[in-house]
Amino acid sequence: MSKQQDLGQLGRRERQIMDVILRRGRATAAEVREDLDDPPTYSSVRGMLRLLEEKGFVRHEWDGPRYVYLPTADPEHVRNSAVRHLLNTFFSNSIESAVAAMLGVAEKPPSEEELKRLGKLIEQAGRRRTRK
Amino acid sequence: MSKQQDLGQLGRRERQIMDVILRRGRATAAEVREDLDDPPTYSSVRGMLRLLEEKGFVRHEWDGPRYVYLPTADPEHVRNSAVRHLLNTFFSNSIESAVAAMLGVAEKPPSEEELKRLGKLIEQAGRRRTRK
DNA sequence: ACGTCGATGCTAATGTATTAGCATCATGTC
DNA sequence: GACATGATGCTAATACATTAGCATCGACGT
Repeated sequence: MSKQQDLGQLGRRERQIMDVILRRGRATAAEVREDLDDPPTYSSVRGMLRLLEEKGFVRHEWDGPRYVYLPTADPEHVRNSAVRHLLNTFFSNSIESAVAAMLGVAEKPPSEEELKRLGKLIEQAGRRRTRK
Repeated sequence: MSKQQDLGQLGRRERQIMDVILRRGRATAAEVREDLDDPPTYSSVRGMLRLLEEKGFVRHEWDGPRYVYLPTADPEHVRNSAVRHLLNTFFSNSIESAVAAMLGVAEKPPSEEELKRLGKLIEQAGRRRTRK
């Protein structure tokens, strides 16, 4: 349960960079820089990536001539932590409120089909619940 | 829109403190400290609160003999930003995936009634969609 | 073989978050 | 009134994130 991997331990820039890498799954220093607001120099970004690697948050692989950075933690685990944190911080752990908010802010409002699948998700959760 | 209020601009401790205040709605320095992991001294917490106030993230009111701190930003707005960020960072803006993850990690699994209300939320979203 | 381009490795300087210490002031109690 | 308690206001010290600069190395084209 290493606190090692808790994104909450990171500074401002570090977290911004981790966000980019988590979103893209894998990214080069240049790609990371592209996605940053008010980006520092290429050299700085590489510095931070090296630091993040030292701290154990990312690792790198070779992609032809250059490094590609990847998160070390299990993506699903990180994702779940983030979801728990959001639920707890903003919604008193109420899934209902959270879903309502999501439906409200969606950039691309959900398609008809997606809504159907969502309905099924809910149903399934209901069945799992009653079976238990 | 003011980057002033973007939580992403804050350092580690600053964010932790903001999270506490956002979750509780209002909190004294002592209460904030209670909720912090690996908490620094009371004096330090007060220092950060003062700093956060200078930066415009919180304001304070009097509660009898002491300060109570409150977020300055509209809670709903902050919440929506957080939701957008989560959707974008971890779920490629797919509400479906996000809801699935929520149902998976829920501390208190949703009650039957909550599931029903969730279903209605989805339906309503569907109606809004088709009407348009 | 030479020079350019674009990458890495390392190190130094800077800025800012973070922590803590101390003086002060109000309140209630003996 | 003197004193203990518990709050604030301000300031200084420290730690660490953040930034950038420079040397080096390999691939590639001429």
